[in-house]
Amino acid sequence: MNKNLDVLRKVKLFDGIDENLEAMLQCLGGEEKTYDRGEIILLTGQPVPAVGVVLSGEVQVIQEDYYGNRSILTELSPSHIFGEAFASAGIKESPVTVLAKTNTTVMFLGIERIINTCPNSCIFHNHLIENLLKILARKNILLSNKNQLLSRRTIQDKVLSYLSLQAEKKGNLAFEIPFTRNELADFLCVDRSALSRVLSKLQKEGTIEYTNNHFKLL
Amino acid sequence: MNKNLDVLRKVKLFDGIDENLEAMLQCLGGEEKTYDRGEIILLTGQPVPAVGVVLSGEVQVIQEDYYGNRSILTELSPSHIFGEAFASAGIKESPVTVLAKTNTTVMFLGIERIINTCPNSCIFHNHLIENLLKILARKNILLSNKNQLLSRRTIQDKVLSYLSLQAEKKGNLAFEIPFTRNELADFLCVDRSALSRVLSKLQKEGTIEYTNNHFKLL
DNA sequence: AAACCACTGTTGCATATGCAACGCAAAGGG
DNA sequence: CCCTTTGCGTTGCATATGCAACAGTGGTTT
Repeated sequence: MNKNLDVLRKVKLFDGIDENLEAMLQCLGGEEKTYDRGEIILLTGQPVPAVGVVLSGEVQVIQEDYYGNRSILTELSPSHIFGEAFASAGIKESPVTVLAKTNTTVMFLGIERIINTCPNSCIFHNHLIENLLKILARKNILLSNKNQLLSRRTIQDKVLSYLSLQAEKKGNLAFEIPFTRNELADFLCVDRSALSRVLSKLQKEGTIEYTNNHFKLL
Repeated sequence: MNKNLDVLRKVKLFDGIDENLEAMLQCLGGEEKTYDRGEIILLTGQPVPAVGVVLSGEVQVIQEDYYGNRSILTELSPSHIFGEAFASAGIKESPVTVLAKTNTTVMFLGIERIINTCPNSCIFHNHLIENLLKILARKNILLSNKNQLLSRRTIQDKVLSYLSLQAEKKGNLAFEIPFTRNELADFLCVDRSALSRVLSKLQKEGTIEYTNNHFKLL
């Protein structure tokens, strides 16, 4: 349990509830489950009555379409959560499958227990709900930003959009990006070599300067 | 005020609070403001301490990047809201600009008043927060879905992803789409004629069938 | 030192896409 | 009835992109 507490303290959903974490967990009545590598944690079509917290191991969230194309939406490490959007939205059937990439333990927190302030109206419940709101809102903004990048039709536009977003975030025209080329290409959903080609071109044209992951807008 | 009540009843944030709407509005202390056509309602960089509810007129949410590329994120009609994500996330500076496309009236609801249950702890506050959660969660899912479409590299993949999502949603391989070709092209962020070309090809190949906005997966 | 490996850039080539222009059909307005 | 508008498909063409293959570099292992 002690080991779990260390992980739980880092869960954003519990931000600012540090001292009374254990009390709150009892109040929420979370269930802990273990899964073997490759085991399915949540299957497409199943209900999502709870938020999942990864306590140990690695978890993959994947989605399949009608033609069987499987795409990995995210990979989660300990202290990250999944299912919060589906649970909060009251979706009846999960559109995604969650599976254990390694042996994992997950804690499930019933969304009802999270949303409805408990009868003894403990002070932390409001904090918890506020955290959930903030998590959803932040994810919203991240998704919107990514959406805007992906809306661009050419790689050049995607790159420039991404770089100017980063510059804006850092408040500086020179900045580092947290991606390798490969990762950046994945993030922008384009081919790596094509990305390299465009970056070279932009540098030759004098639009940007870069070495490794340090970039500068001109 | 009566005219506004009709609009306010349709606001999803107030879902299920119909009878006591007026009481709740007083409790929330919303401010009403009017704007002329073209006037700026919220400027990039300003704080977003409140959720905006469009009472009349049309509102545009736009975003500009470093190079001045202006893109319209959404257009809102009466009873729709804006700023909920930024306000909920506690973002200090709005990354978007909101402007009045026509003469408009907007009601602002301070996010603090929404999140923090009032001293007299009225019953509807929890309902309100739950609605806000649901709105953010739903938007999250919509954005994720769109993201997945836009992640595909070719128009063909985007189209098939979109169509199979629709089929799944309707639970039927034959269905209608809510878009004209132009709108679908905009939604998928591709060229209209290129989209037409791909649709024709898919039909010739026998992958799909369609006439107008009625589609069928084969 | 030699042999790997991860990361990045480059390039040739087939294909996909954007763009502009045109034709056609249906709907609506004068 | 004619004219305009709108929606949709088609096509030619220049360009962008994915894909595969190769090269160079720096770091790590054997």
